[in-house]
Amino acid sequence: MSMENKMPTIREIAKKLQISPSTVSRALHNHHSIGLGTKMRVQELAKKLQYEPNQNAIFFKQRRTFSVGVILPNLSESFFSSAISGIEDFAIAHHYKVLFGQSHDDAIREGQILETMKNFRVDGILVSISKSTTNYDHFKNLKKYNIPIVFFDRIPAMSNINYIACDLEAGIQEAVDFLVSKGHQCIGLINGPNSMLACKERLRGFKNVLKKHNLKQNPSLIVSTDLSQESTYQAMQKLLSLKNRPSAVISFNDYVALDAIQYAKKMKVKINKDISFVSFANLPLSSYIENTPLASIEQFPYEQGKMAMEILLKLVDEGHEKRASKLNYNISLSPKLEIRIQ
Amino acid sequence: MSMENKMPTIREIAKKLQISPSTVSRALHNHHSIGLGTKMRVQELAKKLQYEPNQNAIFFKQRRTFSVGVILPNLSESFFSSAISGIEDFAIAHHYKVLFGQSHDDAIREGQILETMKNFRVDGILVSISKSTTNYDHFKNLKKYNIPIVFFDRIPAMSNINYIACDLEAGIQEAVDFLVSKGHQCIGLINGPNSMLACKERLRGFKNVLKKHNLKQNPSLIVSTDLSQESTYQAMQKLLSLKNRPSAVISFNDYVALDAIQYAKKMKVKINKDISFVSFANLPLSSYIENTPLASIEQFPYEQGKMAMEILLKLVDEGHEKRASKLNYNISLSPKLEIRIQ
DNA sequence: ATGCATATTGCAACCGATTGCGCAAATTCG
DNA sequence: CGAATTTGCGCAATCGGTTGCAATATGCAT
Repeated sequence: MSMENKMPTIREIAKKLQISPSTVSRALHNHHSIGLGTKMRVQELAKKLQYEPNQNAIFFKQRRTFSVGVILPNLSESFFSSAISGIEDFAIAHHYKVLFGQSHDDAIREGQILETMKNFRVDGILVSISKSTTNYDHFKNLKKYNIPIVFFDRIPAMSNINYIACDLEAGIQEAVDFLVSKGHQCIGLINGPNSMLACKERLRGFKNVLKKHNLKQNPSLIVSTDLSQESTYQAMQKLLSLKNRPSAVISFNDYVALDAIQYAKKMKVKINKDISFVSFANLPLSSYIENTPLASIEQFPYEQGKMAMEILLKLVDEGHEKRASKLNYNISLSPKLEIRIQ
Repeated sequence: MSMENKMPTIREIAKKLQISPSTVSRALHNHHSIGLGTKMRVQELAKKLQYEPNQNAIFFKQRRTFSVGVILPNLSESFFSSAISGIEDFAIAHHYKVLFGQSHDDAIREGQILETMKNFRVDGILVSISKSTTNYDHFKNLKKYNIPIVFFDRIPAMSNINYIACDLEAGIQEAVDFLVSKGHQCIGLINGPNSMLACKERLRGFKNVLKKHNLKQNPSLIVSTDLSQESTYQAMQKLLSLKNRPSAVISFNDYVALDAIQYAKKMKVKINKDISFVSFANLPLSSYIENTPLASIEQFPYEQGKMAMEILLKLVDEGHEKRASKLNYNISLSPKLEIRIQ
């Protein structure tokens, strides 16, 4: 019995009722020009047949898909999986669908995903760029086709873009303030790759706040890594071997902090005694972890994702109503230092 | 300058070249019936205009979307974020797009997402059902429309379905074998809600393996929770207050284990001395955690997701070639006990 | 009966690409 | 040289809804 139970269409309803498809369409939309009798007959039959409009046909005609693309480095980082929750919640609430892809921090793959999404004619795109992305041509390309993009958290060094991110300068300043108030004078920084804007911001904030506290700037206290475990180990080795070893270290994020702490423990350095840590991200699981950073800078991924989507949908609507404003949304969220251990 | 830079269409290319759209289409597909000259002219102009076919139009015509829906409880659990990585990798490699939604363990929302995806005419759906789903009508509904579904990890109690999951009975047996070999005779089980199939399997496996080892069945050693922290605390309290307190506990997963361990520590019970733990999921972060379960059952989420997608695409192809087989794929993966502490 | 406004409904084009079929010109063959 | 075949290309329908406009019918006033 290959019943091939196709989904019912407007035409089928029309045929059964001996009326035209346009009447059916209007009846289903409660158009005023349709008689009450026909309306009721159409709606009744539609319900009986479990008719559901083919959204694809509608989107195709209206030349929008009611779907947005989300490209992020990976979902295994808790920051991004929280962010996408916020993104998805907001999208669903506004009847948008989410198409997503992970770049795995590979610029090539990022470009491919972007291309796929463009061909799918998503109404807009949300991106947190990969670590390795240095060429932004594929993003510029989209602008030509009026597909709005909103960047979040990981922002490219481009002008005239929409973005939302945490104010990392303020964040790191708060972190240093906290450490100084705890009596630390010699503070190290394990930063990420210099190519990332977020790292440049951390660095700038770090230098500024040291100046504010009249602490001397020691370049060897600042180490860049590629965020891998190995790289973090090397950074820690370098910091621990300094003659004036830092009493506190600020790390790029909690994952890096965990690696750094693991290495320090291996070297018999007492955590939160010989050396203290503060980092970014505020990993939810850290409440289960013994030797955790003293504090971590919460970047509100869920809220950031939600707001990013809100902006994107605003841009999509503007574009659709052909009143494309030339203004860009540049939103900076205030991070919050979550103190775990007083 | 509202350049309204629309994406070029086949018709535009045709007009500029003074030929028909069909010729352009065929030329772009290297159809044999098109002269070499026209082919080259078309392809050249297409490249110059950066023509990209409107996938939506194509999908609409071919009545498939080359996209699949993925519904899972949430992405914050590392199991699911790994799974979706596998899903996405396989999908991308086969030129499919992934549309996804989180049910947040809410059956209503699960149904809504399913409905949205149906209306979007996804080619197939991958589901890991929510904790609270007990009515499966919306899934049965999809079958009528020939939209294939593959369930993974969290399987509904339905017949005639496609699914892939870990053999949890085997897993828990391995876990008990391991604990018995360590000398444990009194083993507790903190299970999830009884409504979940996965919990029933754990329970069955647990009872069977106790019988195998000739250990006495003590019902009070088996506790059900709703997986919340509070509920786990209560479970631990119950277990710890037994007169013959278990020397080892198997928990539903690592998150539950962490809560249980946290509670035990609060009660001054020495972890891995007074009481040992074994659990499911093999959380990646646990290498950083001090008091971790002795062992955890790896369920290979990435592979599971990948295979689930593989099966789904197979079903989609079968359906499209109208040779729908009546066979269901029921795949059981062997889990692996990862021993962290010997 | 005629004129005019209003209430219902249908026709047909459209969104962008694909594809069966037909037609004409060019080529090959007997 | 005429017939058969091949080569190259266009017409038109199609996917499933939407929508401007035309058409018909009905009601009401004059």
